Amino acid sequence: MVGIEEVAAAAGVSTATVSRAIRGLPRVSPKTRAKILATAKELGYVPSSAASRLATGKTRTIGVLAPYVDRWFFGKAIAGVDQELHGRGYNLSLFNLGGRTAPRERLFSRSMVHKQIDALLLLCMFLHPEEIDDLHAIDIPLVVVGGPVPGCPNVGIDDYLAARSITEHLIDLGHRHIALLHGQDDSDLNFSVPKIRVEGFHDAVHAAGLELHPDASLFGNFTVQSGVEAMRRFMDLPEPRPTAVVCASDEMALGVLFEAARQGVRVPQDLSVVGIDGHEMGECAGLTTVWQDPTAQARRGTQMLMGELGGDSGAVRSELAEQRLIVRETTAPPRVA
Amino acid sequence: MVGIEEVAAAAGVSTATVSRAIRGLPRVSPKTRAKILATAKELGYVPSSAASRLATGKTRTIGVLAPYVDRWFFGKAIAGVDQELHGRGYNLSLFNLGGRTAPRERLFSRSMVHKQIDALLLLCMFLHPEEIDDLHAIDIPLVVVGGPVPGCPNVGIDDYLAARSITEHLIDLGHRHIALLHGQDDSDLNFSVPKIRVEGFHDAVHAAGLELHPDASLFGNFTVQSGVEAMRRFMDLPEPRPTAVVCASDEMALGVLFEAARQGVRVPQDLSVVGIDGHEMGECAGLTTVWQDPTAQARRGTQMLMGELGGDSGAVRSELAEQRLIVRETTAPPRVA
DNA sequence: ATGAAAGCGCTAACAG
DNA sequence: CTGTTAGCGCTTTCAT
Repeated sequence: MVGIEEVAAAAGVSTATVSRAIRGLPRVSPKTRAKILATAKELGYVPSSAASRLATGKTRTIGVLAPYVDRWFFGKAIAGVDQELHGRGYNLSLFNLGGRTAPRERLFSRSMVHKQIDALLLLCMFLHPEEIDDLHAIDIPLVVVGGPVPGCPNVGIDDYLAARSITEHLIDLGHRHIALLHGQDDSDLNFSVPKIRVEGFHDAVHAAGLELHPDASLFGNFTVQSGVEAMRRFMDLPEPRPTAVVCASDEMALGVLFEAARQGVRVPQDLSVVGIDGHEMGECAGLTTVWQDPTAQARRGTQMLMGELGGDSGAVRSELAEQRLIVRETTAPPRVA
Repeated sequence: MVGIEEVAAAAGVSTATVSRAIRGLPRVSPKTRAKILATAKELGYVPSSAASRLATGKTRTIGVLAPYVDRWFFGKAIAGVDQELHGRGYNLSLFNLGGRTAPRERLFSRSMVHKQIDALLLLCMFLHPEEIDDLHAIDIPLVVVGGPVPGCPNVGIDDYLAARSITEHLIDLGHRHIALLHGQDDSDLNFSVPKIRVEGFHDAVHAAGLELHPDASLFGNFTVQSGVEAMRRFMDLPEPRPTAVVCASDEMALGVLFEAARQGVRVPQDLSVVGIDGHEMGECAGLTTVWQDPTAQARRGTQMLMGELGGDSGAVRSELAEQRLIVRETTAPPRVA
């Protein structure tokens, strides 16, 4: 394993100069730099990141804490972080909570995260107050992408507005009896996003002077499968059934769509269905939704972190992300009774 | 930032003893160990991973190289690696190629990967021969999960068998005119999996004495959207059209299903559709497929790497993963003409 | 069972 | 522009 010393010797300079040359710092004559770079390449020299970390105190690694990696929002977001990081020579360290709940012994706030990363990007999840404190105590730049976490700057859409506008779209179409497929996560992770979306829905309904049928409330856990199951329960409701259902996520809406097809319920003639998220598959299914771009959000969050690390304190701040109502083929006026 | 020295001082022992105690090494009296652990916790001591890495040469980090993170197979696999890693105190460093092709200046084989990780898990992707050489030159345990990479041990399903058996299922049902939706990736990443699946299809067709209609060959890039587009082209084919279509992935099959519904083509009465993968959404859609479990595969691969790092040389070896034909609702005998 | 001390490989003043 | 020289914080013989 060739080290900086050997390069220095071979190039006939000191290790300090090699260090400067390799890292592109000033105070090295073009000529010397060229020579050093050449010998370094020749010798196949690669700096030891461990040594460099120890000496500088910087890890050039940013951590991403996510509850899941195999779900739409999170996968897209992680991709965004990565896009922003590579090229800047930063590494991405992934900490997945895997929906774990009890057994997450606050580990991430101590050994996991501590001293291993320069900054942390949290993908929307609920944290206990103590956990938030831990995070702040670590004193590294922190930003959350996706859902609001009390006391932390975040970039994401206005979930209340999203839910409200998609519901109003239905109301404008003439729907008066609307069901809601809540997205309550399995775990007690207790995202705040689901709750906020439900509020937007409720407010839209009430503002329109409509009432909420008690049994027009279905529950899912954000997965497609739970959408399928919810649709089955929907079909068990006594007639007259709601003429539309707003789903707290596109994934659940897709499940509803699949089961509707299986049961012979025509969409949108018999039932209007809407989601929230802008999942690619929703586009293929013609799903009306409120679109958002998790990748862009994560990139933005990452840029803020990089800015902060670059000395621009104040670079990290809450910011609203782009969202847009997209009307496609799953919504139509209700059939006249 | 409290270091080992302060803990040693506070506990009235040497740093060497603290080091042993903290890491659970022998040669420390239970009593001293207890005391050290106590003061360490009290002081909020967290070892500097950088210093430890430098001293030991081990990073306790394994790298995952993936072409995408926001696609089904990859997301599932990354989750699997993570599950296996945490708890063992290992970190996961994600290197995403983001479908990049030319601009991937072999970077990953040098600075990126080098000296930053103890082992590498490759998620099925094509690599140029030189890149493979680079990888091996680094001399750290390596395993690929998903698709065969020449010269590297891998865990994954038998893609040839998968494609062949799903095709034979159709033939057994009585189909004689079968279309294939190839999965050719956009990039020139040139996965080998697509090719292998195509071979399985071809062989099954030929073995049954059937002929391949030249225009029964559609192309997609593994995305749902490409499945939608392929289905549109399918509808443009002159009659009589194939009575079944085998898709190289469930995601494309789903796209076909969506578009079929839109065009009023009934599945499976008018057209049988099959995929490969076992995507959850396929289950919801009733898609007949060959199921596989990327998470389990990645866990297995990770276990091998850990074994190798644990001194069990030979722990990493090629291994076939579980797969299973699952017949659901998208396949049926062809309509009698 | 415990301590002393020599590194691990690089960076960062400070000189020159 | 370049070299000298302390560390960075932990691990690891080798003594004791």
